[in-house]
Amino acid sequence: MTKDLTVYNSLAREKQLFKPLHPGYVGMYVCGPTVYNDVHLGNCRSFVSFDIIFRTFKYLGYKVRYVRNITDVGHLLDDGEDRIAKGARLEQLEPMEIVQKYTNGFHDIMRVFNVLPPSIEPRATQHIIEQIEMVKAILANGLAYEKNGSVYFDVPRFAKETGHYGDLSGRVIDDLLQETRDLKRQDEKNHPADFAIWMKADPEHIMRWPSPWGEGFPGWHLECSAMSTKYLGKTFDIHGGGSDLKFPHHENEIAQNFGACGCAPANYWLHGNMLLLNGRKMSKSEGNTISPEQLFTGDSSLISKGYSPMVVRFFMLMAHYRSTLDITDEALLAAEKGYKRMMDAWSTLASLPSTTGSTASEIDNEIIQALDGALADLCDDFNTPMALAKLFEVVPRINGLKGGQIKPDQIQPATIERLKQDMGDLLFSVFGLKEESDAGGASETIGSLMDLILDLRQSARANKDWPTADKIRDGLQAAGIVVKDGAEGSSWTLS
RNA sequence: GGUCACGUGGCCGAGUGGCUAGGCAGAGGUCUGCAAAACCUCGUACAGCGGUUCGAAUCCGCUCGUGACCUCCA
Repeated sequence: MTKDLTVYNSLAREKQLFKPLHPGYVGMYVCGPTVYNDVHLGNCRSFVSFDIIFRTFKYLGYKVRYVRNITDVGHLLDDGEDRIAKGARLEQLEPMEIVQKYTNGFHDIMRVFNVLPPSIEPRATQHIIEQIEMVKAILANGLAYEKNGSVYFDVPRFAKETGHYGDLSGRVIDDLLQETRDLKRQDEKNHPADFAIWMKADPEHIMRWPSPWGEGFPGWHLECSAMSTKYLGKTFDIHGGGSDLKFPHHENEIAQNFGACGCAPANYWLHGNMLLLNGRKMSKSEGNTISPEQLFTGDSSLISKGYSPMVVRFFMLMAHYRSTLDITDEALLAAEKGYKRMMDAWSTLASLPSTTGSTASEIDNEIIQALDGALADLCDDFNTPMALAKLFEVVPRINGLKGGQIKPDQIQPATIERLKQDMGDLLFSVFGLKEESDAGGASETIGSLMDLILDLRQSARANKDWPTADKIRDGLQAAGIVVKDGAEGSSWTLS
């Protein structure tokens, strides 16, 4: 069942053979969103990437426990205000209303992108006790200190004692001294590199919990350490997130886990890369940004039309998760056509008459090699663009069989069976694509209507009444229905 | 300013010391009443300048450009 799989481990900065802690099982933790406003398109790419990783492990036969958290407290803005509290203030809602509202929105978008729900989706505010316990453990190990009701992680001491600070990010503590931003209560820290694991709540701060150090709230990095430990154990297989989280978030998470448990949290760290828009980073202030909704509806000056969620997902598959991906209208258009070509080939495959080849032909070998290759590509650090390319190699064979360029006796029945099985698995189970039905909701009525119309047109064609036949086709085209004349009659699709 | 990535044909995007990525667009052809689709054929690209090597887009150096991070953005 389980095949050899290599993953690029950010910790080692190289591809490594994946060896699970427990054979056949994978524990994976991925940093989820901070739910204080609408989900960013970049988040979507990140979660789609890890969705494919999740699906690949499952496809390979692993039993996966996938934990992806919701951060609903502790994540502060530059000015020190809690992101959730700020959202609540701006929208005049309870903090938990903000959390619920944007959690719902996040789930909606994930569903639209056909991202599988994780096995466990814990929230930071539901794990305050675990976080307080972790702070206590770190204090007990002498790697944190209390100051005026806040608790700070002692980074220099941790670095000195374990030598592990900077393992992931390559950060050197002395370089961090350059920081000049004026942050909240910066002066309380013994060292600028120290970070809060528990913060005292100001009187006006709404989100607060009692603790041994007074009323306060947990630091941003702590919830991931506490929840990954709770659900996956002190050490687990994979920790993922966007590359922008490497430092400080993931580096500090590692420090906290070491500080509390004396061991590293994850064996493999996987980081997804950023999304660009027209070659530039997405930036609200520069107007270079687009939301998932705008992408779907086309309601943006940056794109010429709307693109369906599956087209966007397909577009994401065309790049490796560790590469930046540039969104342009032209690239989306290309992805849309590619997606359609692939999906058309898939439905053609289902309707193909049976083949009669008795010995393995060159075409048989070619198809088998492409399928084997696609699986190998997936097992090579989840290389979806390569796997997709292999699938595209098979498309002309399917269409050729349909169009008569390839004869049925040139392919063995077993090859077609394997093709149906593997192509379906890859497209739907691993890549997580869905067929976006052409006919839409009103299919039955329109279907019988179209049967009638095409029947009338067929009569006209039989009589060589081309003006009538063309008039019907052009009229349907104007109504958004494309008619294609094939060898066995005409077919139609909504454009 | 510091640390780290990346820069591939018209566009997106794999690959990474010698061997075809793939998609889209474009050119020619086959098929078709025409069209669309499909099928076949076609691109010697790898930021610039040096260096290492029998051989570099792939390794090294410099320059330019883009991006990430540098206390809380996936």
